[in-house]
This record gives sequence, C-alpha cells and structure tokens, in this order.
Amino acid sequence: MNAEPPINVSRKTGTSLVFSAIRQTAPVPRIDIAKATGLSAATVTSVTADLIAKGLIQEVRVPSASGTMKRGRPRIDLKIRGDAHMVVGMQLSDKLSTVTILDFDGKRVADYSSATTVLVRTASQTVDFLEQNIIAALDSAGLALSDISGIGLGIAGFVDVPAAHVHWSPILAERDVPLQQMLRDRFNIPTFLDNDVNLMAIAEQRFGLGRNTRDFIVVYVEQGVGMGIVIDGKLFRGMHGRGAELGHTKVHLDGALCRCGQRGCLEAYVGDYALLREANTAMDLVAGTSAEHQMQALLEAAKSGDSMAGTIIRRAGRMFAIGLANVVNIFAPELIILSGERMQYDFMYDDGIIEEMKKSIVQAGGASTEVKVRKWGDQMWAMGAAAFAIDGVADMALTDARSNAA
Amino acid sequence: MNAEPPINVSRKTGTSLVFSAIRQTAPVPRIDIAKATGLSAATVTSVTADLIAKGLIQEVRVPSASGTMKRGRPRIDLKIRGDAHMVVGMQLSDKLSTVTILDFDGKRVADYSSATTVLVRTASQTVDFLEQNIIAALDSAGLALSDISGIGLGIAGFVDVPAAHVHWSPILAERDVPLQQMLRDRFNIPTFLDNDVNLMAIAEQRFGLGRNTRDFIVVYVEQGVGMGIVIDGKLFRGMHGRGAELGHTKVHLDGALCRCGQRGCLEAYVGDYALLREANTAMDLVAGTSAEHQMQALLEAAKSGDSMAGTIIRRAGRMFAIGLANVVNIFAPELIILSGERMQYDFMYDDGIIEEMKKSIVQAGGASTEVKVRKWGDQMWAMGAAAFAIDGVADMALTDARSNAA
DNA sequence: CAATTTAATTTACTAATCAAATTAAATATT
DNA sequence: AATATTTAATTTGATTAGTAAATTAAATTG
Repeated sequence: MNAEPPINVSRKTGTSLVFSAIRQTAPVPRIDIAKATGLSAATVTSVTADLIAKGLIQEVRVPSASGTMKRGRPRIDLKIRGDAHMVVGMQLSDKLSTVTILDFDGKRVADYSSATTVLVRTASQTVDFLEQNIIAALDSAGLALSDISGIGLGIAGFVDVPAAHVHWSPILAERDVPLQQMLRDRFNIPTFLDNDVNLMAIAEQRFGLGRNTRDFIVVYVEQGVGMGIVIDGKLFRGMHGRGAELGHTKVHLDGALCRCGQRGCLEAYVGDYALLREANTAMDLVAGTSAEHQMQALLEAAKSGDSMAGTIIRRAGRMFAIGLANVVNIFAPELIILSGERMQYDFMYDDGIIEEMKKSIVQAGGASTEVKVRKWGDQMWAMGAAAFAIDGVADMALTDARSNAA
Repeated sequence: MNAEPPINVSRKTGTSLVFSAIRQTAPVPRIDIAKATGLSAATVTSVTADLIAKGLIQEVRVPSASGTMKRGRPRIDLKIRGDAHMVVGMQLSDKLSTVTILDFDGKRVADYSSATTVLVRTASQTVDFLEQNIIAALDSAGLALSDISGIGLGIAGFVDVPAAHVHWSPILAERDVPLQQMLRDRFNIPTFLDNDVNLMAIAEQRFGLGRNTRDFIVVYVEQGVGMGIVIDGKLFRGMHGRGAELGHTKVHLDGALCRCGQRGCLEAYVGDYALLREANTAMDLVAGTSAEHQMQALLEAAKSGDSMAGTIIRRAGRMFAIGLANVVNIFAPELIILSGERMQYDFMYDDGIIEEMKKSIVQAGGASTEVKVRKWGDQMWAMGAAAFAIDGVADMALTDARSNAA
C-alpha cells in the first residue's frame, strides 16, 4: 500500500503517434497521417517538420501513388530515413548463428551467418562468440561498431524482457543470465534481448505477413513448437516471459512422452524428435546420420508415397491441427502464420490440415481466422531481432527528441 | 488503400488518467495519484478540482490511512462520488434473470432476481422480459428509470462488442440480434452489452479477486467451460468476440463426444452434462429430476465417499487440470480465478487439482501463476454487467466533461 | 489562363501541463 | 506556547502541444 513502483505513463505524444504511423504505413502523405492518428493537419505539419529536422524521416521525391487524386496539390509521401541509424540483429541457436544489419528503414545492409556445433556455452563464451560474429558481419559490409545504434538478440528459452535477462536457455550453461547487460557492457551500444520466436513475430509484424494486422499469432515448428502472440499490435509474453508455450500444451491425456518429462504435449507428437522416434521404430531411415538428414529422409519418403512415413506424418498433422484449433478457439486471431523449416514441404501443412483444424474450432459463421504459411528463410530470425532493435532505437530517439527540444 | 475507417486516437488525457487511477485505488490522496500517473502535483490539483466541480469524485473527510505519515500536512483521500450516477446490471440465462443496481462507486443499491423456465426467447420477447425485471428491480428500491444513467447486460453466446450485437446465443431464437440498440431504443438510456463470462472478468477486476492485477483469467465451469481474459488491464475478446472458448479446446484426440458435435473438447469431460452422462451410465442417481438436482446428488455422493462418483469426479478433475495447465502454458497470467456453482464443493477444486495442474505446466522456476477460487455468488454476473455499464458511463462523462469545458 | 481542387503551411489562439514558489496543516522541539 | 520541521496541496507564471481558420502551394480542367 505504499511506494507503488511502476509508473503508468502511457500518455502518447503526437510525435510518437505520427512516427509510428509512418513506420506502419510508409510511404504515406501527411494528410493520411492526420486521418490515421486523429491529429489535425497543422499538427502533422509541425511534427513532421520536427522529425525531418532531426533526420528521422524524409520526404519521398516521387509523386505519391496513394489516393490517386486527379487534381489538387499532390501529396508528398513521407518515410523513415534509412540513413538515420543502423542496427544489428542476431539469432543464436545450437546450429547456426545469423547476423543481419539493417538500416533504420529496415533495408538489408549486410548478412552473415556461421555454423556452430557447440551445443551449450557459458554466458561469457556466448558473448565472445556473438562478438566474433558481429565483427565478421560488420567487416563484410565495411562498417565499424561506431556505425551501429542498437543491437537486437533473439535466443531460445525463457527470456524475461522487463527484467532483461535469460531465465533459462537450452544453449546457455547458466541460469538467470543478464545477457542484455553483458552485451551492452561489451559493446557500449543499446542492446535488446527477447525470446527468438517473439522476435519472429515482430519480424512478421514489421516486414512480413503480419503487416496491418493488430492481432496475430506465429506458430513455429521444428524441434519443438513455439508461438509468438501479437495482441493489439503489442507482443504478449506472459508473466516473466513464460507464456506462449504451445509446444507443451496437452492434447492427449496421459499421451506420448515429451522430452520435458510430461505426457501428451503437442510437441511430443509434432516435434522433430517425435517424428524420428516413430520413424526409427518402424522404418529404416539412414541410421547414424544427423537428425536433420533423417527428418529430410522421412519427409521425402512421405512425399514419394511411402505408406509408413505417410502414417507418421498424417498423425502428426492431425495433432498439429488440434493444437492450431486450440489456439484459434482461445484467441480467435485474425491471422495465424505457420513458420519453420518443414513448411517447405507443402504437403505437410496443406489444405487437409487446415480443413482438419476448421473441423476442430467452434463454428460461429462469419469471418474466420486466416492461415498463412511462411515458406522458410533463415534470415527471418535475425530480421526480427533487428526489427526489435529498431523499435528500441526509435523509442530512444523520440524520447531524446522530446527531452532536448533545442 | 483509401478511407481508413478506424481512427487511432488513443491519446490519453490527464483527466482520464486521474479518474481511472482513482477508480482503481480509491480512496487515494492526490499525491499518490500524481505518482501513479506520472503527472505533476499541480496538474492533479487542477484536474481533481475539475472532477469535484463536475460531481464525479469527492474528498473523503476522514484522515487518509495511506502513507502513515507522522508529520506534515495530512493527505486528503479522494474517491468516486457514488451519487453521481446509478446503473443497472443484468444477466440473463435459461434459468435465472438477475438484476443489480449499483451507484457510481460500485455500492449495491438494489437487487432483484427471477427464475424462468423459458429456454429460448425471440429478441423482442427478451427485451420485454428484461424490461419487466428492470422495472421490478427499480420498484423494489423506489427508483425510476430516469434515475439510471446506464444499463449493462451480460448474455451467454457470441457477442461482437464493437459491432454491438449478439451473433448467437443459446437463449435467443434469432441470430445476429442488435440487442444493444434494441435496449437503447426501449429505454433511451446508454446500454452496454457483452458476453456474460467477459463481464464476470470485469466484475473480478473492479470488485473482486482481480483488483490490482493487470493480467488474469477467469475460468467458469458449469454446463460448459467459459473463460474471460484480461490482458494489460483490458478485456481480450478475439475477433468478433469469438475467442476464449476454453470449453472447446481439445484435450484428447478423438476423445469424448461434445454437445458441439466435435470430439475431445474439455467440456465433454468436465461440463455438467458430461458428468451426468457418466453418472447415469454406471450409477443410480435420482432419475427424472432436474439436471441441477442430479449434479448435486452426484457431488454429494462423491463427497460422502461413493467410489463410482469419486472415479467420475476424479477423471473430470484431471481433465480440468490439463485445461488449466494449457491456459497457464499459453498465457502465464499472474492469476487464474476459478468460478462457478461447483466451486462450493471444495474437494472438487482442491489442492490435488492445483497440484495436477502444476505437474502439467512448463517448469521454469520463479514466481508462478496463482489460483484463487470464487466461492459462488450468483450476483457476480449482474455485478459484472453493472461494472461494465459504469465503465461506459464514466467514459461518456469524461468525454462530455471535455467537450463542454464551461 | 482563370477556375477549381486538394495538400500543406502559417497564423492566432486555447487548453494542458509543469517547475518553482507559496500556502496549509499537521507534528516535533525547545 | 512559540518556533522549527515536515509533508500535502495550491497558486503563479511560463511553456508546450494542439487546434481552427485563413492562406499559400501545386496540381488539373476547361
């Protein structure tokens, strides 16, 4: 009952409204910004003048296509000024480290990725490894660390974003690692850390299939099943970043054993290891090769009509449909984005599965949840991390802009 | 790409920040409002003076208990002025119609409830029936319709709140009924309509176990299994009010048949009809009596040690634990509130079930979701509807207050 | 080349908000 | 009892964000 710690200042200033309107809909003329934000044209003029002066946005010197007005003064589109800042986005898994460098407008400046075979690193080894990769990425583009305004990092596991540390990650030796601060200390650059699937959702929101959608969910299937939840345009993470564990929701009482030790988890039916476990029981895959190779063999076998492989894949598909239906029944989002390496195999996430899912959701007529598939591109991981960094840098730039109103 | 319809003006004015701070934490002195909202003390003084002049809040003439300062000028608490407005809250089910009248500060002024045996009514019959009940409630308190500033109504089914109509309800003969507008037309009083479990969540948020909790979920079990989701202090409804269908999430592939026609739905294991279906297969309940009586007989039998009844209840409990665990795995809310008539029977939602649930959630250490039980009180339904009406009336009062700044 | 149309800007004003100084109302100290 | 101290609330004087209305800009139409 005393000393309330958190301050509840959600008062939006016109400047940030305008800036985020431009980020969402650029290129966009001033008049449309006024309509979208509810601000007057006069305010938009003065705020945009300010943002231009600060170098954060710029006019597009090509007649605006929007509105297709025949007469009258032409609209001048505005967009984020890419040159304003550059950010690094990174994702680290037990197989791959990907780094991407984006400008403030989200344009790709450089990419770098390196394979790794190390499964687990200590926090400080991780920082070292990330540093090597950042340096390599910068070098490849002829850039220096001083050119970078922010670093975003996505990592698998439980990340407590407000507390800015990693509770637990499969690729970290320790628990409760203040990784964000460690990176800030190393590079002396603002750093932003989140769970990798959350950042995937941000990538879809900013650059991908989730543009212009306020409520959507990204479901990512590979070794496990992850989920990123965007509600009201904002990422929902749950308490201490422990929500969105779709892979461990139960779809069968006392069902298949999951690597988490529990039974009936969705990922115990659809995760890579679950499929391989079945395949290795009843089929003769190329034993001894890597899990990825075996997965590929299984999927190819199913594709070419092998009936045992078909059975395995089909049951996984049905279970996946149930998991998706549960998501739809709970969230009724406008959109679900399916993502993960396996999405390359059309036949696995095809209309059959969508149909099966539709049979498992509450029927209420009217508009229904749309399902889109992200055919895989590894770079989305790092793109999400970079987008997150852009968000953070933008916030800082706007706050600064307000505090030192020259 | 033209004529964006929705305007995105979420700019919060100081007045509404202060007002909602008072609603959340009243009684509260000005200095704490300043801290909570981030506004300066000067602004709080002028804004509260305005609200007092408009009759929406008042000073509490008892020395504030908060802070327990030994010296200095004493704090003067502020609270919502109950006399400012009165609202009606109603819930309608196939058994009961409950009406409650609250003042602006949430104080109970009158209650009325009437049993009904009519399962389905047309929209206009429904409006007539509601009118009778409102009039009866008003009469019992010596009030007139003209004393009422808002009406809230909760109804089972799919309610599209932005579109202000009922897509489908088990107690309405038609589909897509603009019930809110029909009530407004009848009474000429601002009316607010939502799904009943959503309003239950609002009741818990305003008056109950969810005060001071930004993210929590209400799970309601009776005939079916309903859910109300509060995220970031706001009700989450899903697209067209079709989310939160916990009862029809699947917990077993090809499982028990649900009355929705699908298999493996949670409510096909824990809903009243699911339990009775089993009980009537293997036990000798007092046949021919009402479902409620049979349920009570079943629960009493289990309580007094009947082993068959125990088996039935125990399996339902395990399934319920899985359903709850799925909610925790997806949302990781601070709090889950269990609600419904059955909660009277402690033994049914006891530590055993909570334990079972904890065994089914992802273990990540640290603070975990708290589970609280709402021992039943029918009036919560109507309280939620009334709270929703208070929200609506408050919004209107603040908007008016701003537009006619005398 | 006027008349028209739409976008953007300028101007003059209003309302919201704040920092700093002041006043109010209590307790503590002497 | 008088004075100092402490904390809350208010007043004062300024700044800033925002607006409506008038004006200017840049195009098309006839």
